[in-house]
Amino acid sequence: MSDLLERLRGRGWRLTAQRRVVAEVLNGDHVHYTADEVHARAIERLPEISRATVYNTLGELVSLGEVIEVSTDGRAKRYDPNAHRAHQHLVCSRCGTIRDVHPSGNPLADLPAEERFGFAVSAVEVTYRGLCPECAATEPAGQPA
Amino acid sequence: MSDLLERLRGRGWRLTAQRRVVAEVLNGDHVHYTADEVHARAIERLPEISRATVYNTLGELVSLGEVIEVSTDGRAKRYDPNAHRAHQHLVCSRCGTIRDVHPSGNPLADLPAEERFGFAVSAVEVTYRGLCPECAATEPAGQPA
DNA sequence: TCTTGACTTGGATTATGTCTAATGTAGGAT
DNA sequence: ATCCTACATTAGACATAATCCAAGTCAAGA
Repeated sequence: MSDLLERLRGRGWRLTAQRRVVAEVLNGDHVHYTADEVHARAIERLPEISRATVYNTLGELVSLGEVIEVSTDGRAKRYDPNAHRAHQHLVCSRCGTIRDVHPSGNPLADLPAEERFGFAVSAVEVTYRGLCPECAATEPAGQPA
Repeated sequence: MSDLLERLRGRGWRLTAQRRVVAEVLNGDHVHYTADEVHARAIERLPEISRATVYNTLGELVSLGEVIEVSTDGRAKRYDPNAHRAHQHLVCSRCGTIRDVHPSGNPLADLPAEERFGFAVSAVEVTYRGLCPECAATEPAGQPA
């Protein structure tokens, strides 16, 4: 994580206590917090940090390419610090848990020219959906919540 | 479209003027309106229809499997009436235009067992992103808005 | 036609995200 | 070590998207 902070400082990013805390909260694997979840965790370390600063900092990290914004449920956007290895997402339809996954193949190649409508296609996002083991265990046959 | 209404009535759906209008607004190809866009168009035909009813009706159509909910931009959800042919979406990164596309291949098969974390994976959504021809023409080299 | 349970309404409420003016401060300059 | 100032932070207002609710309305079967 200090790698990240060093890298950002090298790019002229002004390092403040607030930004450091936000970066620290985002440290880890399979981390996909909403802005408010980041804020709640940041407050535990720096009680006076404001929501606006969390939103600002997350937006900057996204612009800098250090964090990826994902919206897997049409509700709050989530922030994924795993920006340096290409990956896709696997989401539990019931509890919303998200895992980073690495499918084989290249979906870009699966879109034929006649299906491109003249677009210059440059990126593709894939979201897998299903039941996680915990939810499958407690939900024998009903439909997802 | 009357096919749809007949089908729904057959399922015990009570047919009201409001529901008919919402269903009519959603008729067509490459239709991906937000709830407010549906409401605005519905008002042209039935001025007293309320937002709540539009939300309710869209939610019901989604539950019935007649309309698909898509959120391609982290903002308002969009409603796609093309629910009876599997397809994916191609989105312009600048203006937000959405096209329905039909890639070859099966992305589900691209997710190896060791990348499934024990999930029962049942569905996959793919979103292609790029510049549409109109935006490419007016945006020689800048970044997407 | 009558009845009834489902549907619709408008306004309040919640959730998420953005903006602004006032204040604070990191880090280079001296 | 201290000062400057451009950039960062703050609280709260504002904006947007969606949901909730109690009261009134109505489609469709009897």
